[in-house]
Amino acid sequence: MLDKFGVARALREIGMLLELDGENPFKIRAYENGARAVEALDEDLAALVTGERLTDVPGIGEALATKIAQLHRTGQLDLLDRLRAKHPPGVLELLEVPDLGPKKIAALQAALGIASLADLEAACAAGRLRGVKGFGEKTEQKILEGIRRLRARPAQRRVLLADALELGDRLVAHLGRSPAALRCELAGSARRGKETVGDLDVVAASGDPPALAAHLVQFPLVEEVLARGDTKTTVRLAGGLQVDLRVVPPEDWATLLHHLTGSKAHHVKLRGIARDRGYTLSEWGLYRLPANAAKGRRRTATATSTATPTATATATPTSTPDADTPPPEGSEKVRIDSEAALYAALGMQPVPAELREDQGEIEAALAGALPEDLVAAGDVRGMVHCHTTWSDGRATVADMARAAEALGMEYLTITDHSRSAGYAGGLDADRLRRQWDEIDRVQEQVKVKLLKGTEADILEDGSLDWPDQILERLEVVVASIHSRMKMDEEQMTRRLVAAMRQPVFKIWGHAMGRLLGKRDPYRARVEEVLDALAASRGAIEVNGDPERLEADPRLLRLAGARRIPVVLSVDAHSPAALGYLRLAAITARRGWVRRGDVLNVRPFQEFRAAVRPV
DNA sequence: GCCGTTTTCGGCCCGACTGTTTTCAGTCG
Repeated sequence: MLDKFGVARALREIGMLLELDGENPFKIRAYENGARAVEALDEDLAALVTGERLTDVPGIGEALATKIAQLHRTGQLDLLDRLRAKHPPGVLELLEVPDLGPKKIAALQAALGIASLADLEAACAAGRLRGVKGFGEKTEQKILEGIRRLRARPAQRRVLLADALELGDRLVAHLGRSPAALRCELAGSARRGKETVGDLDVVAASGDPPALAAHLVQFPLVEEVLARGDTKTTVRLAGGLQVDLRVVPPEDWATLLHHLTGSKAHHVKLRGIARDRGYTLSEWGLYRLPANAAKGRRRTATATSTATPTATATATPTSTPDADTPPPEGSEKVRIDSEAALYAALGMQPVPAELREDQGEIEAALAGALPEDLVAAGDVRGMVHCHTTWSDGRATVADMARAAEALGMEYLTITDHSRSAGYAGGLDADRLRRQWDEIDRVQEQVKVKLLKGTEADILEDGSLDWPDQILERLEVVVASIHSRMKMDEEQMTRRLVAAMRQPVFKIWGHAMGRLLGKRDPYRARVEEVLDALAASRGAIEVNGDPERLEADPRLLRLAGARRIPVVLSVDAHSPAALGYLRLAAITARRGWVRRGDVLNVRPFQEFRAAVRPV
């Protein structure tokens, strides 16, 4: 019995082992795609298996459906067992070594019998690699260094989005100070707003790429230059984060920015669409293929005539590209001066960066069904979910109020912890009343409207951590789980549903309670919980705390399908943390949250009416 | 392996960089 994540892991392992077997790369990709598809399932895997509807899922055909069903039911699969038996158990970790791929591993296995990281290290140290065809001294050194680094760093260290964005902003500012920089921007998964980031991708337009690359190397945090080519430079920063800088002439800016924003899956699908419509797409731009260069794909010729870009005037053929770019022979470059123009040329709505994950956005954009009014940080009029020195915040009510006011906010909710959150200085009824007095006093000194609220613990039985007569006097209640997070799925589901059925339940805080890299979400049947939330007309919080970024975008899309309203929150314990709004907004956008679905973009009176616990 | 408004076969994204090769294969994103 495996859940969908277990099944996905098994499929990935099969893919990797097949790779070591030298299998057809497209078959390997099919397993990877299958793993992604299973992971991304909205519907219960068990239901799909029982209903024999797995093949309805794009990327899953007959063969994979059978294997997935067996993995799900029994946790075991003959193919996987055979592959595991064929390859020594230590061989998969070899794929983790930088610059070492399946081909080289196979060669080393054949020539030297290397079957583990330890074998490899010993062979390098003894200088035996350089004897193998295709390997030299440099490769040997590089691999040794790679092993050392692999051992030194904690497994798969990724940085939090907040840190990546801060570092990225500094890098872009640094590059912008070079006279060689015409434009410069952070791309990659940081631009897509992924909750953790493995490396930074920076794109730049310049008439003098080598000068800009040299300027990058001057960035104070650069520790090592890993690669340096005509258009691409890779460095490693102190702390281990890798930065790729790509530089192109201004006319290729838009397609390069698009190329480096990703994700890979989004690009693969997009390029297939380009191909179908008689183009080829790469970071060098969009090229119209000559009519006779159909590459054996019969549909290409007709697709070209029907898919001529008409949406904008930006997609007009220009002269042949520069000599140093690699255009497909006989093709014609299409002028693209923005990412939106690129999508338009392919007959699509523009896809916001945060949505480029191949999670249905391409199909929606082709159908004209993509939301065009995703919420942005600038839409927000009120800061929600703020703590003060009354509980575990580090700033007073007055400090928080002035900070929110300085940011142009119309209102601010003060939501200190409730009594049961003893570790966080939760308030009892008496202290709560004294806090109200202070809020009243501060209100006289500031323009920003202060709302009296609480972050109430959802207790073990689903009740909230205040008597009803207090809850009813509060203006805003964020209800969160802070304890007993290891309940089983059944208990947790009942706890949440019970909580949400109370009329005073208005905002679900810390939805599913993850701590990035530290704690998995608690277990609950999310669809059932969201149904309860929708029925009670409650809202879901998008928490901008860098270590949380709850709710997960996938959960937000399930909420969106139920028309559940959203609150963008900062969960601020200090004035500086009001800046987390940026992270909340980017996370909401990843969940396809539209402006109209967000409560705290509304004016004060409307917001207050919408969240009032009654 | 999957997929299909001309398909059940024959496609399946594309280029930069490195090291080792004397013209390219492997890896990476």
